[in-house]
Amino acid sequence: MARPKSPVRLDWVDPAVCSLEYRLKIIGRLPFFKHLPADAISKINNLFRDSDVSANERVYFEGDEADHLYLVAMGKVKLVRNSASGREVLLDILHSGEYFGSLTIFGGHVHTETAIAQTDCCILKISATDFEHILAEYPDVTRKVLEAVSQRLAESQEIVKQLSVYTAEQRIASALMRLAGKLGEARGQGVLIQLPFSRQDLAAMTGSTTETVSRVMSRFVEEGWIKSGRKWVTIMDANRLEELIKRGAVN
Amino acid sequence: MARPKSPVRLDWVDPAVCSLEYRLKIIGRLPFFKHLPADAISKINNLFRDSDVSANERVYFEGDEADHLYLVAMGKVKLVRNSASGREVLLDILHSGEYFGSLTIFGGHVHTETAIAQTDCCILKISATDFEHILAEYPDVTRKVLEAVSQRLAESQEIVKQLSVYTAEQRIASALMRLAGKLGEARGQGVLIQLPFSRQDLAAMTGSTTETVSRVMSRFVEEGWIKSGRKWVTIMDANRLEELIKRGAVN
DNA sequence: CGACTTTTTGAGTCTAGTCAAAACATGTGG
DNA sequence: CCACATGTTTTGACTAGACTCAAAAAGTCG
Repeated sequence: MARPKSPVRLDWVDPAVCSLEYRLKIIGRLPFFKHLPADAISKINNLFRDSDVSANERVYFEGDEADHLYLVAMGKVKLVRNSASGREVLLDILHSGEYFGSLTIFGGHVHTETAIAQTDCCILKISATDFEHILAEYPDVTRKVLEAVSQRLAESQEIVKQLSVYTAEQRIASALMRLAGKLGEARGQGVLIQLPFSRQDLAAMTGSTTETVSRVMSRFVEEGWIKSGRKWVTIMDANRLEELIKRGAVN
Repeated sequence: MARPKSPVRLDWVDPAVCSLEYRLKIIGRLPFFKHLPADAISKINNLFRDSDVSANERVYFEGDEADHLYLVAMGKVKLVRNSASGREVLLDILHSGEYFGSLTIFGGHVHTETAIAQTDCCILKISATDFEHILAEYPDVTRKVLEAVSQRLAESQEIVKQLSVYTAEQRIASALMRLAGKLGEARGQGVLIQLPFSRQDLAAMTGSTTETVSRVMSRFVEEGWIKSGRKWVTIMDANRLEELIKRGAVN
């Protein structure tokens, strides 16, 4: 049984995608701007600057002054926190259309996490002061931002729960399902997680180790619930995984 | 060596403490109202209703419709999430002056956690619609709420990190320090955590078990870093605990 | 085709969980 | 004020899940 070759095909990031048209689309879809009329989006667009970031580059570091709000235009960005012991904890993986760095604009003044480009990326950013101007001009945006941050808080608390009570197996299954829901793409019978991510990353997301992730995923492959190769995963039987998450390992 | 008797003395909750004057003080100190003038606070106060809740009563349940914002006037409230396996995860312990239930008003529509009175409490609450009116009348309040929620998000992410990389010992030390910072009171040489909380609660906060918490805390007592009895703890050597959190167990 | 990285596998160890029972506080009613 | 009932904490023995270290196997890329 030949192992399938990597089915991941990355969209190429070339300068053209950060065209005006594309920028307007991305910005206009942000949860806190999407209710605004086209001309407002257009004005807001002028306050954003774009930059190309290549894979593994850092957009900012934990502890840096938080003076910008960022937006993934193209590519994937991961947010990590480093522990004193050197292990890194992967808080979230963001894809095109998601914002980051924001929470610190509102309240704190330094970033509490490091942002790393997972792939080559095009990143849009806006300064805190320019963002303030937007808030002043469109008061309901604040409200929408609040909703977005609240949602992330709820998600974070869910992860706290999972880390507290789930086994490594359940946490890994859960992380796969979450990524599939967010970044997945239908591929034949299954859902391909369209993102180059390693066992290492998955370990950092689930408070586990590469070895454990590898062993657990091998079990999942054996059961036929997923297919997987180097840096990719396809979910074949989401129901079984969900069941595992809810009920724990079958005895 | 006689074990010290419980030094915890709870302030008694009698109807008088929820007097007008006290309510104004509590409401006026909320991070998102404290910049408002006295007459505004007074008007806002009229939108709050108070209720007495006795220890172990639930203020609301996970899944309930989130149509109110709550405020601890007196007493302690804990926020928990229940897992399918029946274990409960303690997300936070709130004391007088802290708000809860809010994140769901802005965005979601059901509570994502259960709120339980840890002691007899006096709780103030305001309906979502009334809160909307306040937001409409005092636009900068939204901004302040956003800051408050952002802060909680950062805290939650810190806990995610801790659960991911810390040992049980470090998590317990960390939880004690956090509680001491928030609820602690100087008592002789040490800091008494002024709150009746059991090993059970501490286990639920740290993703651990009562037995493990007990064993770890016995070790801390032996080392002289804390004193502890039934439902109370006094931190005697915060520096050592901090060191343990940073560097891990001494070998 | 190599050189490199990622993934898998194995063996040994240890942390922390489980189950069970004893010891200890605390409050109650006689 | 003491003895008991109750809930909490501690202790012990056992177990298992997950980590560590080490090395082999398999993909990937130039």
